Amino acid sequence: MSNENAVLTTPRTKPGGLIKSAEKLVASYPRVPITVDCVIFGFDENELKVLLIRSDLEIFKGQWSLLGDFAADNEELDDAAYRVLCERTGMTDVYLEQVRTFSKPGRHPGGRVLTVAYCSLLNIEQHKLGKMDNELHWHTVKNIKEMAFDHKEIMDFSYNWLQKRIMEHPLGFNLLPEKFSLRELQNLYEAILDVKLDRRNFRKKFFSMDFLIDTGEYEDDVPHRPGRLYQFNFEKYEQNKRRWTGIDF
Amino acid sequence: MSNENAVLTTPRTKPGGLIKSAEKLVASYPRVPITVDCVIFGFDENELKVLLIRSDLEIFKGQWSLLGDFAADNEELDDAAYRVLCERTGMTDVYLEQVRTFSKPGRHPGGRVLTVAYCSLLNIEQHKLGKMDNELHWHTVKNIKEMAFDHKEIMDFSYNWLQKRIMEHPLGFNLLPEKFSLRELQNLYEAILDVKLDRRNFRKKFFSMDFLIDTGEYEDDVPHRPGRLYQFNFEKYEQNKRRWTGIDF
DNA sequence: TTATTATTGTGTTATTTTTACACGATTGCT
DNA sequence: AGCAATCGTGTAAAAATAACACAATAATAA
Repeated sequence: MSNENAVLTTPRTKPGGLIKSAEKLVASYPRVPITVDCVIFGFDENELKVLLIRSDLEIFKGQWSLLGDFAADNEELDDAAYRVLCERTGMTDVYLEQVRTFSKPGRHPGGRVLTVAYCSLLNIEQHKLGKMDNELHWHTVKNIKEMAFDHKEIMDFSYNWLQKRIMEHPLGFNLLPEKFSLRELQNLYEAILDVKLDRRNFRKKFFSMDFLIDTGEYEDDVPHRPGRLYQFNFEKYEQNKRRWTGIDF
Repeated sequence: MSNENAVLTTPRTKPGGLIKSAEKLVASYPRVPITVDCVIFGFDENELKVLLIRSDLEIFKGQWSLLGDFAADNEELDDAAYRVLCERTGMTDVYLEQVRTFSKPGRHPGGRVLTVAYCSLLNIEQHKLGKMDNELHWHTVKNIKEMAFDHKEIMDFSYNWLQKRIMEHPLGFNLLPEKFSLRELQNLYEAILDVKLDRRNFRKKFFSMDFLIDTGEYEDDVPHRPGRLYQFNFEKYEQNKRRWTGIDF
């Protein structure tokens, strides 16, 4: 199976010639509207939540959509996503990571629009919904049935991404208060991964990693014996994180 | 730390009003040129290679760049990447996956251009360079020092992505001929992961997964005792792939 | 104050997985 | 015939994971 018959269907330069003006080249490219969409996760009442806004398009009336905006002129997409996040949640210092670009033609009723999806994890307690934000609402991820645009697909992809990511990177702590009990941490993992975990083994696992700082403090708002509160030691993690995990598929 | 003072800086609709025309909305968005860039990996002489082309921009004279093209009107990006791949390699049925979008302002000398990076893995034997393709060349990944645009950054990111991905998904087989010896497979993993592996444990590992089909055939072009040839059982893999791998970071 | 309820905190054993390690068999080459 | 290179194989020690139960503590209700 060789490629004897292969043909370059778009030779882009005359043989030997070099393109002098990069500007002219770029000017000849088609242009596309770009948006960013943030999948903002929170954790409350032992459920994984996502922050959605009521769609402002007539065609999607009554449906919910991710928080997004178009990318401004010359704006890096990471910055655009962060901007959306700050504008909508009033929070800064929030975890944010690019997940994937979605480009299916027809994904936007107004014509071709590319969107770059970002995942964000924040502590839902710190995000008091503004009084004026009655268009914003935290939804339980597993209950969401339909959304505007292709946002359900983006959500599903992002949730999947989160499940994988949380097993190999300590993202989850961003969903909890700075100080948390091990029960809260376990609830978080169980909710995201949708599994039941053995409590003793879970504790053993996290203690043996040795990235938890014992604050010496205890929960004080629970109707039973309070648990110890811990913090995650991000600095230590950065210095000691695993390098090689075996082949396994 | 509440957000009492948070302000929505870009209220996008008049309160209560719904946008009737999605087209008009989209028409108001800034537009950006989009390209796709393919990081095409191959494996030869026990080294991981990448297919590069001499840059056709005067400003990058003598430098190498990834294979890319702009996204045509209304073209899905996956299709655009696949198109680039087919045009440049003359091959079809090639493994291709989106990796990341790069948007740093200034990444292209001709002005703002977004690019979506794709990784592709193919069997280098099947890609005989066309006679006219003296602008194309397979480079050893670890020897590459600089590239045109931000392509070195894209390469590094993609190589990193590959190292992680190959440990949890059977991509690697796309780099080998359909039938391969275990030595070849091990060389591949060693080259990509840049580690030395124990031969007996490596074999045990792969046999215990039970996704290799023994063809009953043997190598016939080696100057020593020939090894058995195997194929990867993709169907069986798809049915049996792992679900849960423990928390580990 | 006492009993009840809910959850915390803790250790051991069995099982599985991973690692480390060496030698006789086979083929091509000279 | 002998050399060089690699193939193919098994076992034992070490590490990681999984399964499993009970006493201690605090809040609440009687």
